[in-house]
Amino acid sequence: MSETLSLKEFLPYRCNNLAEQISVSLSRIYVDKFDITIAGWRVLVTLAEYGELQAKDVAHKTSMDKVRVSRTVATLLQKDLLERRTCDNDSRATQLRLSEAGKRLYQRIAPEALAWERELVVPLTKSERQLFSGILDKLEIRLEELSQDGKK
Amino acid sequence: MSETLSLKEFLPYRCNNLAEQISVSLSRIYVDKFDITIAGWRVLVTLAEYGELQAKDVAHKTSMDKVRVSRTVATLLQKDLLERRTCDNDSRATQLRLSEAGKRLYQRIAPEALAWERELVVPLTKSERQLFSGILDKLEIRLEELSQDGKK
DNA sequence: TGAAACTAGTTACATGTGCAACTAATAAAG
DNA sequence: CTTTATTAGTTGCACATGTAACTAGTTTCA
Repeated sequence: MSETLSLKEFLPYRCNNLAEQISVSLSRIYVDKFDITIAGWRVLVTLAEYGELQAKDVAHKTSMDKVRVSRTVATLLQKDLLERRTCDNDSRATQLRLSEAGKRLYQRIAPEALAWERELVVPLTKSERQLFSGILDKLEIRLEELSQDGKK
Repeated sequence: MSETLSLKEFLPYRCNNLAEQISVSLSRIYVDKFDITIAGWRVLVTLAEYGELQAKDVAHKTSMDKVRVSRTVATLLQKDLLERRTCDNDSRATQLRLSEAGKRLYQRIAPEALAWERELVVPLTKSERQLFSGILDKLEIRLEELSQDGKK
């Protein structure tokens, strides 16, 4: 007789579903109202926060790989939400920043995104919210450790 | 001056990353060692748990849509991990269950998956684990509510 | 009964994304 | 210097997945 496993209690499954549900729900704002993908949103937020960054730094800060960043940036450039110039001291690299239109769009989405987040955590007490955040921290760190091991 | 939003503290982003990291890490077991996709794993677990189910019930229990289930089942059938027969009383529907090979595979993966899960939560105290689970419950319910509102 | 509405499951099309290969530029090593 | 290794960013290919359309079978109800 071996260990039994119930899918609906299996943590990886639950986390996946949670993230999925959140994405679906939030994408009503990004996608339906503002025609921006999640990847695009991440780039927008990151550039709003840091001003000017190279694509590789955007990749790092958004947890996306450089291919995804490259494509997302291409789309955002086409919509004139971003500006790009080649780096002064390294002509391979580019500096990215929000255009005025990009800033305006960000200013419109950000409050709604934050409001949505607040709505999400309504059923959690203050201490539950803190604990949740702390648990996420710990799990992130733990996953980092496990992936190190995995590489052997 | 408007609200500022920091991506790395934004809950949707954090949950997405967590789920992503977990998937990547766990897929070393499913995919690399046993050549099974996450979708395939979900179907396997579900049939191991419930014995025999219709495809639509598998879809429901795995939180996958019927298309994804259909394709996953097709793959698993090709590998002789599943058996399928048309339903007695409804010839549109099919009954699915694990083949002997499917059961054996499940018996090999399940302990590793559970072991991995235990490894993941090592840094959490017992009460943190319970709290985490409870928070996931609440957020799931909340998302359900929000999606109802969304439909208006 | 018999037409209309519904349901189970599959297939077609479009899209997003990861991997590997590529181009162009810079850094390192000899 | 000049050859080699590394890095920034893009592109080609393969594949997974969601939406919508489809097939076939079942239920409703008139």
